[in-house]
Amino acid sequence: MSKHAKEMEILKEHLEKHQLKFTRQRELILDAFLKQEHITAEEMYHQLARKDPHLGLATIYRTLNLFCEAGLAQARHFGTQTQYDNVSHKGHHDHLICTGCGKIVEFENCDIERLQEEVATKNGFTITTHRLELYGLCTRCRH
Amino acid sequence: MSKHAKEMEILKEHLEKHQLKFTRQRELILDAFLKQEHITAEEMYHQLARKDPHLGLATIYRTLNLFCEAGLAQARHFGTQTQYDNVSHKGHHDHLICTGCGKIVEFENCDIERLQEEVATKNGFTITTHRLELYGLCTRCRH
DNA sequence: ATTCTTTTTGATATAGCTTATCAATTTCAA
DNA sequence: TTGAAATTGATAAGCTATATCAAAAAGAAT
Repeated sequence: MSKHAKEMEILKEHLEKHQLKFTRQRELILDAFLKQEHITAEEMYHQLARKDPHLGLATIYRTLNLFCEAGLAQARHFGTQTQYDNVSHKGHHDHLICTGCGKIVEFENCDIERLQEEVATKNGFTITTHRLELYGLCTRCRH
Repeated sequence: MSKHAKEMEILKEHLEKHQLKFTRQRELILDAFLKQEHITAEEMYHQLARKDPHLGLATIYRTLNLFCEAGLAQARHFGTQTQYDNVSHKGHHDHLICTGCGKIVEFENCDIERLQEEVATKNGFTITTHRLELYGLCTRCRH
């Protein structure tokens, strides 16, 4: 049994509900995906090339998008590429992005998360995930 | 004299500092850009086609990127396209998005904004803008 | 296990957005 | 006015992501 049993179950439920099939590739990609906080399709393609040299890039894209629909992943457009975030990673980190040099700093702030919950509750929402990106200039680029 | 004198001045200073030139196209594009909250290069291309049918798309891209370097604009990758945000536009609202029915609720929360500033300062950043999206289920979709 | 229908895959073509190239033009300081 | 340097416009090229489609795999029914 895989160590990602819970997420595998979520995937299987989603597949069943939508009359989709559980394939070797989907299992392989999910396992690899859950080991990271976030990854691009291209990166995963190279990572998995060793385990399965015939795994196609299109399959990776399709599968990562499937994960998004199943609620396991979240797509984020970063620069020219799409980052797929691992939603199960609890320490959901947010990003500080320097618009000068592109530097990215990750951070976590419980107070902000608590306030987010408040806002959601006030509007009748139950949050499953969120995205927070702060854009600005880092110390070096300000000068 | 244009009604965007202040921004025009910022641009001119940036040009001077980097030994770049003030051109008819740059003036035209800045004027059009400042009239909006955000715009894509393609949209601007069509907007300006009437005023100057020979204005090239590449020039628009180059110029909008120049505005980013000058601090007047900010690129944001949305789906497959790049949105160029008008930084001078202050009123920034955030979004609550229902993953069930797609409903979007706008909100504003000063406390969250204040905490964002704190985080940024702690990391040496100066924020120019941000993006906060909360994903979840609205009251109706939860049942 | 075999059959059969439906989905998925892999390879590649295609689409869509952005940048690179380069000759001709424009800017601007001397 | 002149001339060096930057900019422009047109288009080619680059990149990422999706569409296409024949072949393969999954899974239910037999």
